[in-house]
Amino acid sequence: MTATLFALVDCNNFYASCERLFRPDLQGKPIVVLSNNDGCVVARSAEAKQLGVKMAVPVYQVMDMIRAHNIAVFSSNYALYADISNRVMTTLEHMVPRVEVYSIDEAFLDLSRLDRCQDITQLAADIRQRIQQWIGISVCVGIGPSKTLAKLANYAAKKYPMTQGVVDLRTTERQRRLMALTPIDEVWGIGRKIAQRLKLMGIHTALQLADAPPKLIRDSFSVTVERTVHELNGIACDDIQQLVATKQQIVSSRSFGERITHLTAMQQAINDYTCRACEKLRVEGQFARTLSVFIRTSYFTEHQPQYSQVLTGNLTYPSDDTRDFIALAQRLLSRLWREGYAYAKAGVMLGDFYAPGVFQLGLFDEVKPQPKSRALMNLLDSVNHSGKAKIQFAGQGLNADWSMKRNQLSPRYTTQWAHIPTVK
DNA sequence: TCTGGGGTCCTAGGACCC
DNA sequence: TCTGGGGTCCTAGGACCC
Repeated sequence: MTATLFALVDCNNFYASCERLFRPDLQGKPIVVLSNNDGCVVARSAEAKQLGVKMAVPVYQVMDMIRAHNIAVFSSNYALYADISNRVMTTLEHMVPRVEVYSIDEAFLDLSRLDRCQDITQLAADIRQRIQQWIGISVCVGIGPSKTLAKLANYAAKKYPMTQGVVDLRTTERQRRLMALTPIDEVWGIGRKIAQRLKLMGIHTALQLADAPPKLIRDSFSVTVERTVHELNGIACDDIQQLVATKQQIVSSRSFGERITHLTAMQQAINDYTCRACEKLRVEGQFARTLSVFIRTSYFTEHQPQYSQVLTGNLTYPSDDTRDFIALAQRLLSRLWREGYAYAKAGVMLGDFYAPGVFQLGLFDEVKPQPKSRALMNLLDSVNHSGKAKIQFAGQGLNADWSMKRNQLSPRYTTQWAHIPTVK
């Protein structure tokens, strides 16, 4: 068996860097990017981090700091980030044969066997340089014999400037030296809850976890954490996943810009989310059979009455026709709905997927698929993707006050002709 | 007043069967 | 009806990730 070798390439402050690409006036200035609904901070430039703006903090808590330091604030512009992300990933795919796009700003590379014919640290430096020069985004590269160690290397490359953005953990000695310095919370796969319990067991550093008996860890937690122990010891438990797995579920949910107290508004919101979920389903080329609807009040207003429920229903046959799911969603909502609450969030989930054509209607089923389904859905999607117009179902409502807040949205510089930046 | 959205995987427990 | 082991399937909930 040949030894495995991975790299993790991770963009630095990705959303903030994307915003800055088209705003050279913000060079060296602090930037934050907000979550949907302009709720909390999800990305910060180096300068904003320096000022002490924490990750995931609600905006209103840092408003004074934003004013005092003139921090540039942006709503999330996913159209822009997705496009820049594609450029980064394409560049990587030209440089190494096997790439796993892990998230919008990260990719794992398979370097196994590549180290026989290439200087790996030089390759890492080339990757950094090319992405910086071609796209204008700076990245860090971590190298190790397992994904977990590559992640750890990347963490170090970001944390310690003298590494120049590349950390190579091919030797056990370096692995152990870094792990001894790394708190358990920074290990990939160890979240808040498990970190807390590990600390009670006297395990505080990555190295202590690596040296813990796997059996004990499995019995105290789960196989997932046990795998992390192996991965920290350089035993790869997870390979590069080049093919994008088909989804198991599709979720469409949002917090409301303003609380919903009337059924009509909630019906509109649920219709809207159902339409979006079905669009995603058709992009996947799948059919679904189950749909769940949930509605809930806000966790954060403890003095007000709370309500949170989910209901799941089935179609008699798998479908990708929005009309089928709207009907089902509304039936579920009417059973879920309770008057007298201020609802903060709702959503729908599609599940139980089938490839088209693999299911069969029962001979005596009374329900028949919607007429002209394929043609209508194709038309709907092609018009909505054309950018020229939108077709909606009547139940979705127009410009509702519950819809998402995005007050600081930047232009879609790279994906809309009308938004292309001009140079004066 | 103001606190994201979209995923995956694993486990425990109940229903049901032989 | 009770006794018992062993298996499958499903769902809910918890934990994690970005």
